[in-house]
Amino acid sequence: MQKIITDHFPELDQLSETNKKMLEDGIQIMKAPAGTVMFSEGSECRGYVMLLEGNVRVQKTSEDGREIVLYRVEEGESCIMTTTCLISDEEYGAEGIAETDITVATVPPATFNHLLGNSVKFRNFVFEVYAKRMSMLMMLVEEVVFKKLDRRLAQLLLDRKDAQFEITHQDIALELGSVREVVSRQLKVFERQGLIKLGRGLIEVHDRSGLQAAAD
Amino acid sequence: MQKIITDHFPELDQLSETNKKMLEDGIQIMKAPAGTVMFSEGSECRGYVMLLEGNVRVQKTSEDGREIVLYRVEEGESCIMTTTCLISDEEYGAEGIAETDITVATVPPATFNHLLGNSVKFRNFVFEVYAKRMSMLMMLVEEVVFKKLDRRLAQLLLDRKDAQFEITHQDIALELGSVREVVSRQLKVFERQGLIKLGRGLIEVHDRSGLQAAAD
DNA sequence: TTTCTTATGTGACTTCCGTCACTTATTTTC
DNA sequence: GAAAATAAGTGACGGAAGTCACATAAGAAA
Repeated sequence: MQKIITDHFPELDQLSETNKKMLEDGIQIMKAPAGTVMFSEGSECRGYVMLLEGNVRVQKTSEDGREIVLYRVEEGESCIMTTTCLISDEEYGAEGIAETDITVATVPPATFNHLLGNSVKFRNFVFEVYAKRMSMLMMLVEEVVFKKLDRRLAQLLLDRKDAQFEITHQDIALELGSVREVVSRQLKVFERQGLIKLGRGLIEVHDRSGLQAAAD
Repeated sequence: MQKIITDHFPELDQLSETNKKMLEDGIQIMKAPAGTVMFSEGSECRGYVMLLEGNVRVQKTSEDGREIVLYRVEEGESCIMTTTCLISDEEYGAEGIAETDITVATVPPATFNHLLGNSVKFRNFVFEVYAKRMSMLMMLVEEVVFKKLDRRLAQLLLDRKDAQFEITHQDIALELGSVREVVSRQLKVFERQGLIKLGRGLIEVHDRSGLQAAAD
């Protein structure tokens, strides 16, 4: 038996052998290059999508072209957007874009429904992804409403665990739903405070605890 | 057989007789007065909660006391917050408060799980509530990030379908995650434009299409 | 009626943040 | 290596919205 799914989704290793087999046998593996639009307003979907490799950015775009990232689907997670349109016919206006080259496993609707009905574990897995997204979205609302940009920016820098990473000010702005100039200025402030060091398309984090203080 | 649930949740009338009976027999009906805190940070729950009468406001409070309403659970809907903590153990930091006197039906965990496994209709019902909340939260993020307060305020006034209704400026501010003074000022602008008429704790909508224009 | 409480009106000020308009570096590409 | 594209730095400005400080005003309670 293949072990594609359980290799990437350890939680699902607890499924019964029958259910695991059904899942592994039913899935269809697909690869897509970075930049692929996985879903956008009014797209349809043909199965339950689980992300094996890479990550997908889910974002909203405003009328005047500004963007904000709602959340990211990481390796080992499933895409609730496609789940949603699989189960209900709720409309949504978000866009999903592969940030890296990705590999996804698609579970056919019939298999998905069968597993939902027959496996408590699988059901819980699906629900947990939903629950997690809900919490994240609620946190996002809170941050966006109550927190100033400097704090959100500091948090964003901390969320990248690495001591240095490549990103443009423009991309940070899109991520936060702001504009480049504001981000550039605030980054410069952090640099003058010795928290980070700026390069072209590159940020080095020098003082994590200082950034943490700025985020709180 | 009782028909408490199906009277309030028409979608669930399509369940098989067996499942309907199980649902109706298992539920426990409870009433609570307006103002009751249904859940808050770190509260536990003992079942799947369905709202028969009244409505519950779900909100987030910031460190400095400002609030924003995330969404409302209306009559005929279920509370995904309690569902979430029933299924996963995801932490959440939102608070649910009864805005009116309410009547809720609580489905015991065992019944809930049984129905999830045995009824596609019931499962879809549960998922659809989730999907709906997700969309609403995503829309809220979009509004909060990209829309100015005047537009959100106009929309709030339109969302109250009535030509006049009782609400204080303070409550509107909490609803939008803003402060009273800002709301008062903008309401005055609308009044000067002839769109509304202000009274003490009262707003009369005079020109819905004008408000609609202000919201777009 | 008087007094309290709650709701609203407003001016003055500040700060954050988005917009515009350029400039100055780096890289790429021809 | 010159030209073009991309990234970043910055000053100037304006408007939106939060803060502070009172002034009314309308009900409720005593």
